[in-house]
Amino acid sequence: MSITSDLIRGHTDTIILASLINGDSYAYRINRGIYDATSGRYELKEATLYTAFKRLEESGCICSYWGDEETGARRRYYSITNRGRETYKKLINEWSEAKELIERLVIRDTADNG
Amino acid sequence: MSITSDLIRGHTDTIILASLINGDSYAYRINRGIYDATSGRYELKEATLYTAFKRLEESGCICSYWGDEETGARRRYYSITNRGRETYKKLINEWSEAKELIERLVIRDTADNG
DNA sequence: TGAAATACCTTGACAGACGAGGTATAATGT
DNA sequence: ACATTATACCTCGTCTGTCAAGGTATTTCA
Repeated sequence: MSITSDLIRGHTDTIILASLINGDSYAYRINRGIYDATSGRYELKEATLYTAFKRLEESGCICSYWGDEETGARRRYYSITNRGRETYKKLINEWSEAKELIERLVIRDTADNG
Repeated sequence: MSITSDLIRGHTDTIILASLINGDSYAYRINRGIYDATSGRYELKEATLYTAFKRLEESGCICSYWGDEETGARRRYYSITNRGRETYKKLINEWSEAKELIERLVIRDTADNG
């Protein structure tokens, strides 16, 4: 893990919702997906992961059910709700704006910048 | 203020250091600069602002001195140190990487994403 | 005279991230 | 046979950054 978590902070929910947009999945697998998508450069800590799912379920963005695997460890599957999809869109827009603002703020080489 | 602070969280120090790269300034003016640079869409809360300056000074990234204004409110000026400049470069690189990773993670529309 | 702007600061609370610990099952290696 | 690793879930307590709310003091302007 090379990236400071504070930089990703605030995006955890968005990342999880993004993972669920294309279908139900379970926490452990989603985190593996994050790991893979970033070529191993980022993944959520387990404590962060499960508290995020709890938070998202409490706010009605996702709902969960136990998988019916006959073998292997039990899995709690999550499904994104309509509210979750709306929240996702909102979060994406916020990220888009935040990205521009940060870009503008962290690289300022004009003479008059306060 | 339309942007959730959590999205900017972790960038506060970078933003402040960026402001000081081009010359000494004081907290209130720097925050005004942030406000202007974002067309009023973002600014730091005062508590956040002064805590950040304290943190940066304690870590040796900036140092401070009182201005010699004969009139008006007293001003504490800040100057970026060599360590501060190095830290800034490091933070910029981290932001660059984080930006790519987040982009990759929040927009995932492939079939297999965990 | 009194409000607003400038400019500084602290305290306490809150939320998210995470280290450290726990449970249980299955697969793999020796 | 036995140990280790991987899968998969979870909680508790701590830490850190943000912020609401409060404060001080000066200057400007109506």
